[in-house]
Amino acid sequence: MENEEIDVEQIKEYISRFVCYNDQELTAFFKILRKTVIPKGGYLMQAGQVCDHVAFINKGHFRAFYVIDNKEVTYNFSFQGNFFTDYPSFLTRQPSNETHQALEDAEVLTLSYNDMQQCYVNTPAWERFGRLIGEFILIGIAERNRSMLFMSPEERYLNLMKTRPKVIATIPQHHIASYLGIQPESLSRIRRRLADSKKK
Amino acid sequence: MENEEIDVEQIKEYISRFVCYNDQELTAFFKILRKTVIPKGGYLMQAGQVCDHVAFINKGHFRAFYVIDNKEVTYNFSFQGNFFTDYPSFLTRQPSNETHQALEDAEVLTLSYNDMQQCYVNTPAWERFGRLIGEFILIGIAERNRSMLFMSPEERYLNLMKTRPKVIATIPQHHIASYLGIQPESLSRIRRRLADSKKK
DNA sequence: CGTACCATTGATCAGGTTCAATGCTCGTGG
DNA sequence: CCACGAGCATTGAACCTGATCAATGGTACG
Repeated sequence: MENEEIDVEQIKEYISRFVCYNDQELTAFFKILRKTVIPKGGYLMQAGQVCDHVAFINKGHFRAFYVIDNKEVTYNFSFQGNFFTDYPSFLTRQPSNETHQALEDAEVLTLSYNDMQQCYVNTPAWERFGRLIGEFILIGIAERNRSMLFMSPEERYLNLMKTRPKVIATIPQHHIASYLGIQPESLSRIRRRLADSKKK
Repeated sequence: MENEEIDVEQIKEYISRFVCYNDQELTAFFKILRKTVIPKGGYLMQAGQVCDHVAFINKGHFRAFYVIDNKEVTYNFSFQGNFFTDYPSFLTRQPSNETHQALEDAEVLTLSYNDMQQCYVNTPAWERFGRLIGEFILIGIAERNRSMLFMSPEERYLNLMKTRPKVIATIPQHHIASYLGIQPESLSRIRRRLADSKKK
C-alpha cells in the first residue's frame, strides 16, 4: 500500500488540536489522503479550476495569487503544518481565480471534496472538525479584512512583522508587497523609513 | 408563554435554505430564541463585550462599526431576514471591537452561545447548520476581502451598487463611504465623476 | 424660523504609483 | 575562474488620487 509511505504525524497533531477521535476514525481518514509532491515553482492548483481539494502541507510553503490585468497579486501564504485551499471555491464548487504555487519543493496530503463530504455524513467527529476548521479559517480571513480596512500600508507591514514573522523571514519582498496591497517600490521605501527612524 | 409572540416565519425560511429539520427539532430550537426590540440608534452590542449571541433580524437594519482614533469606521451592514453577529468574537469568546447599531427601529431574535453549543451537541442537524452557516459567512467575508485588495474605491462603489443595491438605497452616504474605506468627501466626488461621465 | 446634520465643493497636502535607472547577488556557461 | 545575464531590491523624479481642512448648501425637525 502506498499509504504506508505517507507521513501522517503532522496532520494528526493538527487535527487533535480541534477534535477528539478514535483509532478507527483516524485510520479511515488517513486512507483517503493522497500524497502529492510539487517542485519549487510548481502549481498545486491553477486559476479557472474548481478547487476540489483541501491540502495539508507536510513540507514546503505556498503562495496564492490572482492574475489581474496581467499582473500577479499575491493573496496569501501558507506554511508547513497547515491546511491550504481556496475554501470559497471548494465550498461553492465555483471555479477559483487563485493559483497556488509552491515556493520551495513541497509535499502535501490532499483530501478531495467528495471524500470530505462522505466524512461529514459518516462521522459526526468530522462534521464537527469541518465546522471548527471553517470557523478557524473565517477568523483568519476576518482579521486580514480588518487590517486592510483600518491600517495604512506601513501599519500593515509592522503588523505582519509582529504576527507572521515567518513571512518576513522567508518570502521574497515583491510578494510581500503584493500581499500588503502595494508596489515593491513602496515597500522598499517603507522599510527605509522604518530603518531610518529606528537608527535615529 | 412569551414565545407565542415571536414571529418565527422568517428565520424558519432562512434555516430551511441550509438544512432539513423535523418539527421536534424546530420547536426545541424556537424555544431558546429570545426576542429583543431595539429603537433606532440603539445598540445590539457594544465594543468591549464578548459577542455572546447570534441575532436574526426580523425587522430593521443594522451597521457594525469600529472606533479608531475617536472615529467610527463602518465595517458592515445587515438587513431584515439575515443573521447578524461578530462571528470571530462569538467563536473565540474574545471581546469584540465592534458596536452593532440599529439604523431603524428593529426587532431581532437572539441565540446565546451556550444554547448554540447545546444545539451542536444534541442535534446533528444543528451541527451541520453551524458548519454551513459558518461557510456561508466565510464566503461573504472572503469576497469583501478581495474587493478591498483588488479594487479601487470607485470600483468598490460600482461593485456595491451592483451586488448590494439595498445598501445604496437605504444607508446614509457617510456610512457607505466609511464602509468603502474612504472619506465622505471622496465618495461625493466619485459619485460626481460617475454622474458626469454618464451624462456625457 | 433656526438649529443640526449631512452632502457638496474648493484648496492644499501627503503618500503611493509609475517609469526609469542603478546596484546587488546568485547561478550558469565559456 | 571569471564573465555574463537574470531577477530582485533600491533610488530618484513626476504624477495622481484620496485625505484633510474649511466653507457653503440643503433639508428635515423641533
